[in-house]
Amino acid sequence: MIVPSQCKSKNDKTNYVDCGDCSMNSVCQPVTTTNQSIDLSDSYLHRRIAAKNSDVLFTQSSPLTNIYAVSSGIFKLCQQSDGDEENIIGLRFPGELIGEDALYLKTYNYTAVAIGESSVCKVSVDQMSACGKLVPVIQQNFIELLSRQSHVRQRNFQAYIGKKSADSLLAAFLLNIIERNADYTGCDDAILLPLSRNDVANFLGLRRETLSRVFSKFQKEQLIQVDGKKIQLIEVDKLTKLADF
Amino acid sequence: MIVPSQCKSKNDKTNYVDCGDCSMNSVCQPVTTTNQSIDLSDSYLHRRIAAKNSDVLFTQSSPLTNIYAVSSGIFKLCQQSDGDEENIIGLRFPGELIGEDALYLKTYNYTAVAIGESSVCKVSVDQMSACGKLVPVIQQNFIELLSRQSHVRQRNFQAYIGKKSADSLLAAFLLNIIERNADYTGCDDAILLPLSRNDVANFLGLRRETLSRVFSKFQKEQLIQVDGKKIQLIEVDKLTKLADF
DNA sequence: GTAAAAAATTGATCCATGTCAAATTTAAAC
DNA sequence: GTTTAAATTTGACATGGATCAATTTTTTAC
Repeated sequence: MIVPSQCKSKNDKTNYVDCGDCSMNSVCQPVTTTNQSIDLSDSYLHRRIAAKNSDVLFTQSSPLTNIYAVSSGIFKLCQQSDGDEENIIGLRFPGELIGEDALYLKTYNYTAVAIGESSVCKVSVDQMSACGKLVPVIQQNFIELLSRQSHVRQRNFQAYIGKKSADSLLAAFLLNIIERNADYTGCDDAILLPLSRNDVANFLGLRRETLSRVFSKFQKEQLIQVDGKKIQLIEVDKLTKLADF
Repeated sequence: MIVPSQCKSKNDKTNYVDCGDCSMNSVCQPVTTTNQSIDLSDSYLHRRIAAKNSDVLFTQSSPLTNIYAVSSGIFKLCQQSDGDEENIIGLRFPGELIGEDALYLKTYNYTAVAIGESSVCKVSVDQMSACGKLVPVIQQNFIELLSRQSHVRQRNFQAYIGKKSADSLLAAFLLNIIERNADYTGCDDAILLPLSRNDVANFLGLRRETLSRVFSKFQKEQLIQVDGKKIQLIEVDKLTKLADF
């Protein structure tokens, strides 16, 4: 386990998600009690902690301590299956939460790994809970956070359930990640994806050869344009139809 | 839209999920203010409302008013795709929530339909919110509810993402629904599934013919035993291996 | 920059699932 | 109970993705 070190200051938003678009936003605002001007959020919140490629936020089965919001980069969520192979069971983009699904059982049920240079904001669950008992608005904010996340999860589930063909899976994947990334990048038709084809195929349940063929086909048909790690959507309408199957 | 009528009394638990196992439990407990013995939960909670086959709780795109917990039976969550066909994008079993993912956008994004004789408990979002402002413990309870639901959603997502073979999809489906139903029925290796093969196939993204073949194969290999609507698991270990692919 | 390793692509073949059609079983209407 | 309709199962064939192998491209190490 690598403990990421504190990075740039709270006010430096270069290359980071705009805090207004972050899932953590509701619990990230300054909270002051009626009489005092101390910002309570500082006591449970660590902002913008750097993580480099392959850094691990937490491992599967370890006890819940913090929940995270991605502020830049991408994280993959992995599970070890009985064999030796790793299964990627989720991706998280800037503004999205990691680990909040462990609140119920108090145990993380996947390993969270940084892909490329990334960073997170970290909330100590115990400390926020303690503050929440003193200041009800913190609880209200937390409800907003969980409500939003419920919506995000529903959308992700819908994006993939019932889809089997390689074409519709890749189309759904590209539309999904580019939409999720749009707030961060300001760009709604392209993404710089520092994720190997292997990982994408793993996530979608396809073979890398099959995924490669679909990528090639989509390019040949001028639906997308691939340049190294950059993927640009050309025919969004056609991709949307493919994704809907 | 059919408005379900009130059914059996609050204390009649025959054929209903044990309230202790319900996702709604945390917001369903009697809540009293310090000085008064009025149960606030009665003001935002309607318990055990009957719904018959095909009854609709709410429709896609309508504004959020209530969230529900299934107390008996099964509900399917459907979306209309651009064509005329309906897509089943989720199922809800006793003890599970319906509609809470609409809290963020205040709009339901699927239609919830009862399968067979079912019933729900209903929470008025506005009224609970109003009570929560008066009594902080209601907010705390609501956080517990959302936390648990986040965990349930994560598990559901994991159950299907990255799976493509018909065998592993059906195995994952059977294990998933029987586990989710176990608290209700007390039985962890069988289920009475009043859901057509068509609906199951739709949900899993398989053709009904393919699903039928896999059902036949599982029976021939003595992995399961099917008797009308009743499905019994025989070889749970083998099914688990299949589900993990 | 070059060599070695890793990742990605392409081709050929096989198998699982989709598709279309028909038969059988189950449920509904009377 | 009988008739009719609906749901489910089974068969034959076509197709899409998996598998195995080889090649090309990209990345890493020095």
